[in-house]
Amino acid sequence: MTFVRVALDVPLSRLFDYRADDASAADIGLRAVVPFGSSGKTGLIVGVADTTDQPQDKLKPVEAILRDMPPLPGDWIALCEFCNRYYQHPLGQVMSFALPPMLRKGRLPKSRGKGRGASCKDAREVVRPPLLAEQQVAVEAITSARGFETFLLHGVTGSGKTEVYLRAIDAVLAAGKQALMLVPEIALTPQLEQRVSERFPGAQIVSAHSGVADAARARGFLDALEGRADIVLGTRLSVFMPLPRLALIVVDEEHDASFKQQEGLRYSARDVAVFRAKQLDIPIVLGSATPSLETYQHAISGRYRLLELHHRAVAEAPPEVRTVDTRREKLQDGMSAALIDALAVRLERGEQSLVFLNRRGYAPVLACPACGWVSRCRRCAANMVVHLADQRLRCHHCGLEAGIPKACPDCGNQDIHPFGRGTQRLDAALSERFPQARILRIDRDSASTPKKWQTLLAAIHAGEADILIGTQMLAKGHDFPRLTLVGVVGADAALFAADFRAPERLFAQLMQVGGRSGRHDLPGEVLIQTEHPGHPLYRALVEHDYAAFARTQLDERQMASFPPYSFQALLRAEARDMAQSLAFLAAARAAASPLTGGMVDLYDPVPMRMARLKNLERAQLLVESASRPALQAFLTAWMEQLHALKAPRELRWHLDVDPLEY
DNA sequence: AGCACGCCGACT
DNA sequence: GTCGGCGTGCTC
Repeated sequence: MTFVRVALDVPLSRLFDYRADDASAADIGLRAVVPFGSSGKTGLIVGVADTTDQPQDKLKPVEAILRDMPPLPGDWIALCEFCNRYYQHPLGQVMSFALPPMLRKGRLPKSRGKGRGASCKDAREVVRPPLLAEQQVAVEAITSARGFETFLLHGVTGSGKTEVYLRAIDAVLAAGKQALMLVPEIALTPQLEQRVSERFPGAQIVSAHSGVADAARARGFLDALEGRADIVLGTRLSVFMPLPRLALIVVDEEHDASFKQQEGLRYSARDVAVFRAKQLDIPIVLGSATPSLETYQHAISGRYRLLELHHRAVAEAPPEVRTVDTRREKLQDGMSAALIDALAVRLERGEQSLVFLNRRGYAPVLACPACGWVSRCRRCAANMVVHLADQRLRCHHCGLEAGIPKACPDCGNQDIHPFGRGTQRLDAALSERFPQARILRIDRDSASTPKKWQTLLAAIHAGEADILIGTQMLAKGHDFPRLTLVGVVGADAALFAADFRAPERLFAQLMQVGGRSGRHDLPGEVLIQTEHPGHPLYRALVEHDYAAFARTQLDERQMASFPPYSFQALLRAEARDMAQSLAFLAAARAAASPLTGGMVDLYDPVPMRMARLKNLERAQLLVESASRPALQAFLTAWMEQLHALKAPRELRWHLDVDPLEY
């Protein structure tokens, strides 16, 4: 008698056995249609055996084994199993997530990709820009790696990291192997995609991101699986692409938070990529101008190999960064005289400026000075933001909207007003101050659709704007040819945020947005308004000294034994009442104490910083250990206990391993 | 997670 | 007398 072990997309941490007398070991990695409960499901065969630990009369026969596509290879299954173990997520759900929706449902895309193949190399001459010495060193290090090695390619904007990736990929393709390149955002991929396809005209390039339609995504997956694809270029999801001849992984902007999924399988594509490289014994390149402190710590400890690009390959000089001390000055609409003067000079010269304010809307809150009423969201523990453009109050956390009241809803006072400053208010203030200037605001409100975003970008590139006002949307990618001034407004808040990673994010963000300014003959300038001009973070920005910043941050983290000097997991619970959430976490904590082995610390359950979201009250329990294996062992044992805990039906909980947000 | 089975209130 | 509420329990 033969049985298949099937991983199904259900939130249960076990596999399901079925009778399948015609099955053999060659069927491992194939999809199977099976009866499940009262209906049917499609799952993945992860084992074939002639024994089962289930009573045999309980076992139903498989309905069908789908042999219309090649089985997923063993290393792909092992990759899913790693995510299953490491992130404590059911194997069937990991696999279901890793498969394109169409294949997940047991279907195949209609027309299969023809597969141009690497053989029909285009005769067209490919332009390969010359390498600077440091780039040369980096390329040689990567291409001469024997087996698994993790490289950190650390280089500022414009230092030519992409060229290093392309050279390394070049060598991989020349050897008839496959390369995988992960990038943070879809919005940036078209340009990169074009650059890659121009560089490798004969290669089959598969792009994989959420913007790719279902059928195309399934086709790309099959192209990868069947070895037709030479290069896979995509967002975090593509770390799960099956690639039988994979020989190099690149993770560009490795510090970017979008590599971490914040729901369902809460994986870090960067970390999974490193595991995959180790598993396949191949090199991996992590690239960034502002590496995550986790990665940087590995690099200075020698575990990763550090490759530095100090020199800009495109522009001659980095932008001049200055702080503007705003403690003494009376600001005008939130702006210092120095910033206003600098803007005026750029207008005079016909150059572009950018004012960076990472807060959209007109003002973060509407308030009544008489009775203290503020525009609270009734579903979240947050204030509703004033959007004057469409006369609405809007909660940025749950999307709830309301009209702007004429008078205070509590005391009737007519004299209520917006407090604080968002991009819309800055827009209004600058329009008044510089009526002749063409001002463009770029945030999630003005660039709400890809089409609007493209239109805005086109306008910027066509030189149809003098002053850009933008949130972090503007910090990423994109060259603005005549941009010579970046003003930073309202950055200080992140210096003293409760989240210990806030300074790291702020530094990366300011470094990135500062890098937008200055090109070729036009030197750039960055003005940072602050009440703490002496703060090490700003000092490091002024000096262009990432290493100094990283050093101070790492020292602080070590002192407090925060990551990367400890390893964390977060158990979160959400329910109607905070009491229910906290009670569940308290029970979870009690269940944990016999399992810690003295190696794992559990903190007290506490309400989350955003305690209420969409009418759910959320709490969390932080778990920490100096040893990753100890934490892993604990989590595995703990999860079993957690599933056995009884909780109200509407209570939801999940575990987040290596959390980025608290 | 679905989806069944199961035991108590307001309707034809 | 039944339709249907959502509380517990199972899915190979």
